[in-house]
Amino acid sequence: MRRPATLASLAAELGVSRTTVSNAYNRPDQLSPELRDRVLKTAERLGYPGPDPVARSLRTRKAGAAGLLLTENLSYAFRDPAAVGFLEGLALACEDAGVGLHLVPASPQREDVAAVHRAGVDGFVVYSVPDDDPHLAAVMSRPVHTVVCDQPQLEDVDRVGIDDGAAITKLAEHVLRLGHRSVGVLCMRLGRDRNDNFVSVDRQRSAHYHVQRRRLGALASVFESAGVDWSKVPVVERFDHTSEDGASAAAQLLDKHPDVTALVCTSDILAVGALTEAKRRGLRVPIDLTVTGFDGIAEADRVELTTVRQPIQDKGRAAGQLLLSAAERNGPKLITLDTELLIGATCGSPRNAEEPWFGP
Amino acid sequence: MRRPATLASLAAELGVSRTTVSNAYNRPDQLSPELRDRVLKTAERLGYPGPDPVARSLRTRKAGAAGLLLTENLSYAFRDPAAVGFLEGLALACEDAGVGLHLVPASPQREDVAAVHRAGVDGFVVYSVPDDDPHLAAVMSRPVHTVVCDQPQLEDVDRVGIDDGAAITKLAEHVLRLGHRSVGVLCMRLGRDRNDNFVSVDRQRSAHYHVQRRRLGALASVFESAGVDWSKVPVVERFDHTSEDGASAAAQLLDKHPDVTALVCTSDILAVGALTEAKRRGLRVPIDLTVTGFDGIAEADRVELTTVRQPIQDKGRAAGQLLLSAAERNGPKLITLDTELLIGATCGSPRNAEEPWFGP
DNA sequence: TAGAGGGACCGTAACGTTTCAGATTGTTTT
DNA sequence: AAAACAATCTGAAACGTTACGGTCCCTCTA
Repeated sequence: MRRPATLASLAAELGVSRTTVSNAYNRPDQLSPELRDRVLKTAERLGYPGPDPVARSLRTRKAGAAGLLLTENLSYAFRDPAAVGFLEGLALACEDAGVGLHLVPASPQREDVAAVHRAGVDGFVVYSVPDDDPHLAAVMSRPVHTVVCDQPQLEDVDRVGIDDGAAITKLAEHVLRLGHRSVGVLCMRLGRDRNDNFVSVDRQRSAHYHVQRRRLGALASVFESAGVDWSKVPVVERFDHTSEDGASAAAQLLDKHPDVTALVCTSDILAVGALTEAKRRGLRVPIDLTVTGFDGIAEADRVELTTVRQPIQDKGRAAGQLLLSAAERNGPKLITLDTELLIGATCGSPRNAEEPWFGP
Repeated sequence: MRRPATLASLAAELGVSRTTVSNAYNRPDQLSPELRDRVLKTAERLGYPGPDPVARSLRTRKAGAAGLLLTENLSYAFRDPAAVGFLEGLALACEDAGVGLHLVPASPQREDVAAVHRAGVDGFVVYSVPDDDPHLAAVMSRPVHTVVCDQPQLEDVDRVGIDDGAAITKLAEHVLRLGHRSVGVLCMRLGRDRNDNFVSVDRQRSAHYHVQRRRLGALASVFESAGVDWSKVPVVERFDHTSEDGASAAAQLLDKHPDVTALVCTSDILAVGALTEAKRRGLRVPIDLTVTGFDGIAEADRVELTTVRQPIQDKGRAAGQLLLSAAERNGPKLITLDTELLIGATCGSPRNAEEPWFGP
């Protein structure tokens, strides 16, 4: 018995068919308790660890796992509270269904798409990757069910998301109503190339991150409607997503445009950094500077940030449920979750308030 | 072509052998560029998505994934900062190696061990599960490499951990040196059964969570050495691990033993909760009450908790590297990481300080 | 006692791939 | 001109399992 025992060798040893051994493990009702017991006993004696999961997967065409594509250093996913929330929700759904969660190693730097092809999963959840990412293309080429999240509608693919445009519009209207006309924007990365700098309107329009493109687009149109020339609005981008980056982005923006009275950030993390930078400069929030975020993470609550709360955990769970539901597939399913404007303590009227947008 | 294309059908269509098609994907140097191109073109035409990962795994006996067993609601793993840190480190190691991270759905309630058997992975990392957990047994029965973390030494199994005893001893000596003799302890769950209550010395000794057993044991011996009767020291256990539970545990303990001057907690989360409860009661920390934690999470830093910092992220990474290193297997490998006593602002001398343990 | 019914088990055919030891060329070396 | 070589491609044998459609035999019913 040099080579590890297999179902076949076990069957041979017992003098029964492979089917019977298989049934001993998978369909106990298909054989007599005595025989089953004998099978299990012999298995233990021979050191047979039970049916090989990979061989079983090949035969049953079920891997018992959901794949998650992040296209970001995996470790980053655990550092960003929003990503953690999403993961939590997704894990919840997987757990309920009794399937594993397979995190695909897809660093943005490494163009190596092989990991996507190597993943033995029953489907993929794709969370916030740029629309031109080769990993995304690789996932789409796999013949398995896929759910995208915070992603533009792809042909015939399930999707979970929020109405980013509507959400940030409400926020912007709040800022406008307070009288701000001289605003700046901090946003997350817009493409796979690093651009820790001001962003042209062109780059905004052609951003490869759907969520960011959507939010910037909505901001542009609502501010334009209020008479603000969007092409004059400074927008600063950061590739990495930490509060330090938020702080440095705020610094970069305020250095060049000390006149802005409000900083609209496309994420809470960036906004928290902006708050830090404001304090460093001796700017009082919200008296001297208004700051807003997006997401509704715990930290935002702690600093009383005015922001948009999105049900990030529900998003993960919805994505998981969508993926795992054996629902009949007639057309792609779309789920749009609700958001909520959270008024904190970081917004106020600008010091030399202009005419309010709406009447008194 | 009703059924999805396979490597074989593609080979048939092309009039070449399966080997050649396989080589086109896996060993481009083994066939002429022209033929390879023809293969890939035809694959696209027939909608062949490339070699099936499961079939490949079966043949190569490599799944390209590391399993993680947590035996806790997966979602919990994303809520506890320590667990998140561990995951982050583990994910880092997996990413470096280009392998996936397969989170095994193993709720403590569900006794369903099948998920462990179903997981197509090359090895397991087991993080802080009770030593009598059936999931752990299931993992051990699988013929794959396993690394345990925060776990007692298992026969012939790699292990990553810290010296919990030494670490908490340093902490306890600090508390003793300040003069405390009347202490209470808050600890995490000691077994798979829920016991949100005081803990007998017996239950402490037979705790199934290695880390907790170790820490309590070390506390017992260091306090005994200092002349404290450990059997009189109140220890309160909490099954769930949130700061709310820490608060309620502190309340339960202080209600019954209002005389304690120091609360030693076996985790930062519990300690943070204890701080909240102390404040609620109008107890000034550290004047009226000394509180200590364990772990060194970010929140601990924020509240200036005196605690033991353990390199939680390194732990995850070390576990991953150990699992994935193809090192020759001569005897189990053991890695013990360093810890550091972090003096915060939550420790002081008791109001009616007794004779200090050490000289002046 | 014939026939129906059902429990227990079996044989064969996949599942889709990689691997290994050749076979077949055309090209160079001696 | 024979021998050696490299480049390219092939055939058959695994890898370990489960699905499917049986067979066999015993018991129950009428």
